[in-house]
This record gives sequence, C-alpha cells and structure tokens, in this order.
Amino acid sequence: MARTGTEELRRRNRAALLDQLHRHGPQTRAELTEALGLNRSTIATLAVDLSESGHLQETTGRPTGSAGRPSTLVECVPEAVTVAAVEVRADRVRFGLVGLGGEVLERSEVVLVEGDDPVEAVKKLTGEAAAAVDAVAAVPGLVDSGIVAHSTELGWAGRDFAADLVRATGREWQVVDTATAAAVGEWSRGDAHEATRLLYLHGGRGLTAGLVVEGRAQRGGSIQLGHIVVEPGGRECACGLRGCLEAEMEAFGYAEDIEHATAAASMGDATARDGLRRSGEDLGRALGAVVTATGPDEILFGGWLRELYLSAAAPVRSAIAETTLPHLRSRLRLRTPVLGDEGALMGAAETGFAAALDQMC
Amino acid sequence: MARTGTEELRRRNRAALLDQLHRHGPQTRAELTEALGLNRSTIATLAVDLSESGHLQETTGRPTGSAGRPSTLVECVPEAVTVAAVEVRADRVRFGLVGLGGEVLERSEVVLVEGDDPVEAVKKLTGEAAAAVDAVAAVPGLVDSGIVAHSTELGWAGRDFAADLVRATGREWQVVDTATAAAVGEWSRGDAHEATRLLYLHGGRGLTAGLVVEGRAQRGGSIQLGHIVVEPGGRECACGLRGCLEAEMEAFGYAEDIEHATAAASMGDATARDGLRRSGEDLGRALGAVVTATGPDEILFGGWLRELYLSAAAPVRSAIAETTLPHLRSRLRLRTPVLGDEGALMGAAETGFAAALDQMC
DNA sequence: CGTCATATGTTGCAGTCAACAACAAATCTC
DNA sequence: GAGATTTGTTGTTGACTGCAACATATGACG
Repeated sequence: MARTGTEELRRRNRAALLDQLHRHGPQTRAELTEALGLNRSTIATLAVDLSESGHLQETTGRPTGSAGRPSTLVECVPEAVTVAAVEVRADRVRFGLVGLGGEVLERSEVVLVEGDDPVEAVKKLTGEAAAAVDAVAAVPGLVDSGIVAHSTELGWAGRDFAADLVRATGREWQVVDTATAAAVGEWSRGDAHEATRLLYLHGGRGLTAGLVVEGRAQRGGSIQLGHIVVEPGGRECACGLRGCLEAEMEAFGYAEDIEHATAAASMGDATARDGLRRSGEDLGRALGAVVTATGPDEILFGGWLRELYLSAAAPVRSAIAETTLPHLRSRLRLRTPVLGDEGALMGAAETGFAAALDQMC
Repeated sequence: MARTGTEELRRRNRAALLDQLHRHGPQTRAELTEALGLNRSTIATLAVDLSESGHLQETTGRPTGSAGRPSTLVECVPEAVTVAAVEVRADRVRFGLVGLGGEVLERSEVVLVEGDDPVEAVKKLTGEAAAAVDAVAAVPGLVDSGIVAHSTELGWAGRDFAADLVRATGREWQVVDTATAAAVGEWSRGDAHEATRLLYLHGGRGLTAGLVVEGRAQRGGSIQLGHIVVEPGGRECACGLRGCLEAEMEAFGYAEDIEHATAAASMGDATARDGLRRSGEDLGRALGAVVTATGPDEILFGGWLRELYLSAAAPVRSAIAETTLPHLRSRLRLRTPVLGDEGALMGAAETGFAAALDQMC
C-alpha cells in the first residue's frame, strides 16, 4: 500500500468519495463536488473509476425542479463492500452482513444453551460471509486488543476471543465491546448524530458503557460502568471488589427481569418501587463519576437500563445532579436509543467499514 | 488553503518533515527518508525548500563511523516558528516563548497579588512575542472552547478568557487546561513517551486531571478530579455539591502547605500521618472511578499531589486496588512527573505547534 | 414554441508532484 | 589505492488535480 505519492492522493480521494456516500446516502455529482471540495472533472474521473470497479452506480437523477442540466445521481452498491458483524450475548449470537451504505443484506441468529461456545455459533453464522472485507465481533465486556479481559455477561476473563475466532473461521476478526459498538451505531445510524460526546450505557447481564467523541470510538474506552464502586466496602462482587454498581444492583435481581419490577412498581408495589428508586440512585452516582471523567453531552440508556431509566428517571437525574458539576450537568441530555437491539450490530459493521475504507483501493 | 491537489500533497509532506524534526530532533536526510517513507530525491527537494524559507538548517553531519558517503544533518531553526505559551496560576503567570524543536527561547514571569487580573500580566509578558505563530494559555480548571467553565484555583466560573485575551493583546489565543497541557508536555518532552494512555494529575488549589491518548490530548477532557464525589452527602464544596474530593481534602488544609504536613508526619506526628493516609485513600477512591472510566496505563502525580503520593503511596495504591478491576490495575504505572513546573508550559507550546504545523505552509 | 438563462457533465491541456534510475560524491575496508 | 558502500544529485517519467472551454439538458418567459 502506497503511503505517499500522487496515487496515494487518488486513493484517498476515492475512499473519501465512497465514505461520503456510505455516510450520507445517494448524492448527485454536484453535491459530491461541493462536499469533497474537489473539481467537477475530478469527481467525474473518480466516479467513472468506481463505477467500472463496481463500487458505485450512476443513475439519471431525480428532477431537481430548478433550471439547469439535471445531475446524475451517484449511489454506492451495497454488495460491493460488505462487512460481517456479529453480536455475542450470553443467550444468543446475532449476525448481520452489512453492505456499503449501511443496508443489512443478510441476518441470522443462533440461540445458545448452557455450555455452548459462541465461537461455534459464529462459525456457523458467518459461513457464507467469506466475501466480506472485514469481520467484527461485538462482545459485552472489557475488550483490549482482541482479548476479552473481563465480561460479567459471558463469565470470561482474559479470553483471547480474536484468536479463537481466527482459528475457527480462518479469517481475521476485530473484536470490539458491545457498548462502544452500540454508541457508534446510534451515532452513525441512529438519531444521536448531533452529539459530540456520546455515552452509551449497555445493560445486559453486566453494565458497560461506550464513548464516541466526534463520531470516533474511544479505543480502550470500554467503560466498566458496572464496576464503578458506589458503596465502598459494600457487597462483594464476582470481580473481587466490593460495592460495585453491579453487585449493589444485583441485590434487586432484575437485570434479568426488569419488566417484572416495573410492572409491580406501577401496580403500587412499594418494595419494587423502592428498589427501582435505589437502583436509579446508585446508577446516577456511578454516572456522576463517569460524567465527571469523560464529559459527555448525551447519554443513551440501552438494554434493560432503558426500562430502569424510563421508570426511575427522577432518582437517576437527581443522583447525577448531586455528583456532577453544574457545567457538565447542564449540557447533558439523557435519552433512550432508537435502534433497539440493532445498534451494536450496526456499530460493529461501521467499525469494519472505517477500517476497510481507510485502506481501500 | 488548498484542501486537495498536488500542492496540498507537498504541503503535507513539508509539514510532516518539520514535525518529524520538531519531535525527534536533528536527523540525517537518510533517517528522514526512512522515517517519512519518501524517496531520497523528494526529501532533498523538501529540505532545499525549507532551507530557503529559513525553517531548517543543513550541516555536514557527524561522521557515521561506517562506510558510505556521510549524510547531511538536518535540524530545524528554533526561531523560524515560535509559540507563545502562558501558564496561569492563582499567584503568578509564567510565560515562555518556545521555538521549533521545543527549545525555550525566552522566559519570564509576573507575580500576582490579590486582585490582579491575569489578563494584564499576560499582556505585559507577551508584548514582544508578536512574531509567534500561535499563542496558548494554560488555565487550571474546566475549559470548554476558550471559556473557563469552572476553576477552583482562580475562582472563575464561566469566564470567556479567550475573548478577554484577544481584547487585551489583539491576537488569537487558544485556552487549554493546565492538567491536559502538562500531560501533553510530559508525554512529548518528558519521559512518559511510552505510555499510550497517560493521566496527569495536577494538584494546585484545585485538583484536575488531563488525559493524553497516543500522544493526543483528549479534548473536552479536562477532568475535574477534585469534584469526584468520594463521600456522598459529605462536606459542602464551593461548587455546590457535597463530598467532593476537594472539599474532603480541604479539611486537612495542606493543598497550600503539603511540605509542612509531610514533615510533621515524618517527625512522628500521628495526626498529620493519619491525615495523609486518609487523603491518600480519598484520592485513591476518586482515582478508582477515573481509572475505570478512562483506562489509563500511567498516572503522573503533579503539583502538590506529588508530595502526597510520595508520602502516602501505600494508601493511594490500596484505595485504587479496592475500586478498580484487576485488569485495569495491573497495567497501571504510578509515577511522578519529570518536568516539574515546566510541563504545562511545554504542553501548551506543543498544542500550539500541533495547530501551526497542521496548517503550515 | 423558440430563445435565453442556468446548472451540470465532458474534454483537452497545463502545472505540480513524487518515484525512479543512473550518476556523482564521499567515506571505509582491505 | 581499488573496490565496496552509502548517500546526495539530476533528469526523466507517470499520475493526478485544477482549469477553462465546450457540450448538454432542463426551466422560465414571452
């Protein structure tokens, strides 16, 4: 791969064009000229190049309604570049083959039963995805360069998941954490695009958080929200610490069944209501520290934290307010994600596209 | 400024060459060829270009000791590109005119007395620095795009310091926070270069922290370490919260006079010793949350936290150990900075150079 | 319905750049 | 002192983007 020279310049411009279409959908040549700051003729040669290589398609554009020659519409061909994205959960593995532009071309899922190895599921699911230029797996937990250092949900510690996947499937894998992936997904394909510092909270069997700053995932940042200590010397946690948010919340036992708790609370069950309130406060205190340390301007409550937030917004908010400086608090928006279960998969795919387009020919 | 085209390519290569020399000091043309991945002839034309424009100097290089024609040594001319760096503290304002390559060409200082406006001091100090391509001020506190949202040390809240400086000096200023600046300084000019995620703790009248990831300052990341809540419902803090680290530590009153406390402790004063231990524990607990949220692999204790750490390392370490996952803790190195008071100034200058070299002609 | 204005695609040319290869220079080794 | 080795220099080449002139396709207007 050339690092310098005029061919490198071309390569970069090609990648920029594809990236633009990938992010913003079909555009006319004129719009591309504007967006990329290149000359019309340059856009033309790039477009012809990429048409011939099958990466994009040109169609006679929509009538503009205004004067002038109508411009040709350029759109990318989803099948030209695909990424295999996988999301691993304790009870299932989901797969999506995502094409350029963000379209999901294929989708499948394997349900795991006690003792199943996710690697086998991944192998089965991605059998036909050999053409994918990149493969990315999202895992809930603390991921450090392919190794899952800690995962409450999967019960792993120090597993070299990337290597396992390579062995099983015979291809390279990126491993990212689910929370960061979901943050990327919500930013790029959800409605959180205007957030400059987006914190996504992922509530599964464990609690993790992912941070996206100006659209870029913060590497190494898979934040172990569940292991923020909210009660020094408190309940013993499986991780060996005491008073972790996860351990304190586990006392209420509704990570598995939050609907039950919220239903009971809305029926007037005082114990359930009190439990939700206290959980909300613990979560808010943990968030206070995370917000102070990372300074987000938007927080999305994903997974079962969505339900907790929806039914205990007040205690969450007030606990944050009691542990965060006014300036940080005032610019903070609290919301729920829009992509639902899809976010992590989309974000994982996006991670793959970022890498693919970067070294794109 | 051209964004594309071959001239832009040249511009980038020129900037890359200058940046290489700025960071790594004088190098031979052959070394530059290797480092930048460009052709010998390209390096030659770039070097001639930049020699003629006065940005660098070529001297007959040191004898290599091995066979072959001796290469010419290339070094940057410090005076060619200078940055005005200023560090604001409650009791003084320090100024340094830093040249390309990191050399400090001029240095001066103004001591402030109660009621003095730092802006006046900056104006006086930087009067002769008109030629500087960039001017950067480091301020202890929470800085958000030029505005000092909160500063315990200076007693500011929401002051648009950048605008004040522009008004007073008639030139543009970047405003960064002291902790982040010091982190950048220690990374680029200190001995923390191998840290990939460096957290610098700045102990002044307030406690702040700065994070540098792979050499780049995390924007918006001026972490308000002093306002991590370590004692929910604890002592009232000037910021309006309760139980902030700063408020809890203030009870011991040695932000101003840590030497006194450590001296007393080493003389056997049980109260002082106990105070140090408890401060160390509070600091460690606050750090636990920050480490969980930001995942550093190195922490530097700067300002008066240096003394606290040196005399209370054990409680700090054990408090961190009780509030941080093993994986994050195991890769964590705790140290003290090497640049002393100089770090923030060097880092501020480095911030200026990053901007200057980026848009460099 | 035809002319003009407008916006866009197309084509050929010019300017610039980095890579390459052949050559020159300067040092070390034997 | 001859050859090996490393590096600077020079002229050439291929490639790319920008530019300007031209061609094309539409809407507006009388």
